[in-house]
This record gives sequence, C-alpha cells and structure tokens, in this order.
Amino acid sequence: MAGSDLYVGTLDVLILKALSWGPMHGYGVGRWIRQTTEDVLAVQEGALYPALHRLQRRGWLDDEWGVTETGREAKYYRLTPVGRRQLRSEVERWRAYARAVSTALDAAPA
Amino acid sequence: MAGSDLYVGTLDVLILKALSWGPMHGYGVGRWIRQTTEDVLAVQEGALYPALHRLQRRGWLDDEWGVTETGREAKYYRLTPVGRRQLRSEVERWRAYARAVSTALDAAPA
DNA sequence: CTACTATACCTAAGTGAACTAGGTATAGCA
DNA sequence: TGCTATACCTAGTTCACTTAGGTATAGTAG
Repeated sequence: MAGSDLYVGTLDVLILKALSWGPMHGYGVGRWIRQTTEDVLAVQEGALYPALHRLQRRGWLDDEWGVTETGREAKYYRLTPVGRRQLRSEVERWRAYARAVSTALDAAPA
Repeated sequence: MAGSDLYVGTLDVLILKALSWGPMHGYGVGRWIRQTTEDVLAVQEGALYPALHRLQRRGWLDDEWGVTETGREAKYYRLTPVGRRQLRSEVERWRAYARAVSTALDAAPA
C-alpha cells in the first residue's frame, strides 16, 4: 500500500542529504538512510532507483560509473550545484513541516 | 503537482487529531489544521473531503448532520473508538519518523 | 563444488493520496 | 446587487511508492 512505509515526498531530501557527504552509489544511499535512521526507514529498491533517476533528470544529480572498495562496478551519484541548493530548500521545507505537524499533534487532547 | 504542499500520508493523522478535540465538521477540520500550524499547512478541499470519507469508510469516524453556531447545515465527524486507537498509533508513527528524518538531516555536511 | 547471502543494478504494473479545477448552496455584509 | 466566507462535493489527472519480479557478481559456509 502506498505510504505504508515512507511518507511520500520525504525520500528526495534524504537522498540529497546522503549525497551531501560526497559521491555515493545507489545501494550505498539506501544503506545510509537505513543506518542513519536506525532502521526506522528502510527504503525499497523499487522506490530508491527510480528516485535517483528522477532527481538526475531534474538536474540535481550527476552519475558516473566507478568501482567500489570491494571491486564491484557501481554507479556513483554526486550532487550538482543545483542539487545542493535544492537540498537546502528541501531541508527547510522539512523542518517547517515537521515543526508544524508536531505542534499540532502536541496540543492537549488524545 | 502531487506532494507540493502536503507530505502524502500526513493528512490522516492531522484529521484524527483535530477530531480528538471533539466532533467537528469538515470545513472546521481544515480550518483547525491551517490555524494550529499557523498557515504552514493549508489543506485543499479536494484532499480534505475525500480523506474524511476514506477515514469513515475505514471505521475511524462517524458522521452526523447538525447545525453550526451560525445556523448553517454541516456534517459533523466524530472519532470512533477504533479511530482513537488509530490516532495513537499514527501519532507514534509520525514521531518516530520525524525523529529519524530530523536526525539524518541534522548530521554534519551541507 | 555448491549454496547462500550480500552487494549492486534495474523495471513493469498497480495502488492510491493529493492536486487541479471545477460545481452547488447559503449567510452576512457593503 | 454583488462579494466574501462558509460548507459541502466530485471527476480527472498526476506521480511517488509498493509489489514483485529480473540480472549479475563477490564472498563465505558447508
């Protein structure tokens, strides 16, 4: 069911943030998200790879094939300057949103 | 564009929370969300009314026609016991999710 | 040598929530 | 008389995510 795991729309900012640490391949982005959220967010590959392609189409990412530390082929993604600006704006959007929702949910009843 | 305003999936918990204050009509739920989030979230009616019907179909809400303080007909929604349990679980889901994402976004770079 | 797991990539089909963009009707006010 | 706010609604569209597969290789357990 759509939305049973991710709140739809929050994946992009997580991908951008992961790549702000430096170039990373897709599988690594998924691992980064899982690890930094302590398994709270487990991104399905069927969501992850299309999202990477989408962000690249929008000009937020570049890709380049490379080789991992363990000698495997992997496609490395890197933030473009536009992607970096997008990250800042998406982080701001998330913070304002999370603050607003949390305030609403913190109000008195139930 | 889908998701340009709401993170998809967060509307349900906001509706349930609004109704935890007591019975409220749909238009009032929209107003409650807008006001308690200080206009950060402005729910479109095309999202709000279908969501109310959806939650009712799931057995989380009851409805009853009534009259507002200003003498207008309005459909009042009320949480069912199941809806109240659902609210608690959705609030927990939101909190865990928001905590996880915020932690990820707070990490060092960019 | 054989399985199995983890790594690393991918896509097609389906779902469904939200957005867009309309519609109806009434109360109150200028 | 017209405008705004209130109060309800839905049809059509979009598109992110889930489900459910697929390929291929490195490393390890048996």
